[in-house]
Amino acid sequence: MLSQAAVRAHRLLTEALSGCDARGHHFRLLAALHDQGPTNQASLGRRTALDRSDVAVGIDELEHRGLARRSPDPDDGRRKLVQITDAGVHFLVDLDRVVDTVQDAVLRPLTTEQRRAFLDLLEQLQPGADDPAGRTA
Amino acid sequence: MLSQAAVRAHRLLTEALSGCDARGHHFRLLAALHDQGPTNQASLGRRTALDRSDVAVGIDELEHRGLARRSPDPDDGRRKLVQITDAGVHFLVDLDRVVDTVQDAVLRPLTTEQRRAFLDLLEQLQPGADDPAGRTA
DNA sequence: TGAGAATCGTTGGCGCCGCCAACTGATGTC
DNA sequence: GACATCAGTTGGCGGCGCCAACGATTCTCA
Repeated sequence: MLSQAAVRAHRLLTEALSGCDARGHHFRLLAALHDQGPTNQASLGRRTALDRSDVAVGIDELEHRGLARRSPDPDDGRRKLVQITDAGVHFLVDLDRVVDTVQDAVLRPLTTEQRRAFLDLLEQLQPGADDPAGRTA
Repeated sequence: MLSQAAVRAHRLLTEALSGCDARGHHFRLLAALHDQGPTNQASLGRRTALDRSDVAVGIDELEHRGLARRSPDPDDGRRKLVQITDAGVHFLVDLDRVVDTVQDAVLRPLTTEQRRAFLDLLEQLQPGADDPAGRTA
């Protein structure tokens, strides 16, 4: 069962992240912010596959911790540009290490070659692997 | 990321199951009951990797719907033997079909051979890699 | 130009899921 | 008989995904 493995991975992940006082949302948001640079929250949500509301809350928390910064978009009064701070980058590095450790732990039963194959297959399962627009309904 | 695929699968699954007025717990419990025959709830929990409390609630709901039956264990006053009913078996057949459909949908991007490989790798990631019952999903 | 549709951020709430704490009975151990 | 242990139950918590609704802003098009 896919869910089983996922649950296992998820449990280890949240457990590890909680040690850093962070949650999955935070990691995903920071990673996206780091990869993408300043963006508005809606596009952030699309990129991270998070609901707009969850993005709002997550960014709120990150901002309160000085890991991200919000500023109004001069070109569009509705939007707010979100930006990762230096502290956020620092924190992201830590989280990255944690996540890597968890991934190692989860994939431990597999050989290096198998891991590569597995991650490859997993990637093909992501929506948008064959649909660049990602607008599959 | 594993979580991503898992979330996608989980969303499709719960959506499909909700159409049958059931949840993941119910399917897991019914499947385990069907495979294993009458058992007490504690061992059910171990087998399905569910918490004892969740097993209690789930069995409660199944019993109220006539899909399972509880009876005191004559050999141990603490335990209750849980048993799947005919209606439960019937219902499980329906759920099995639904779950299969979902699995097909999730694995659609992969070729038949890739699916086999993927499920194989997934199985190796399970804590108990030597499970002959083999109810994939 | 002005009305209606669409977008963005935000708040509040719902449901599923995993997990823990604590309690009551019953069983086992010394 | 005192005590630890286990089974089942109840209640609660937190993470996560999701939806509804609202005010504010922008876009579209007649």
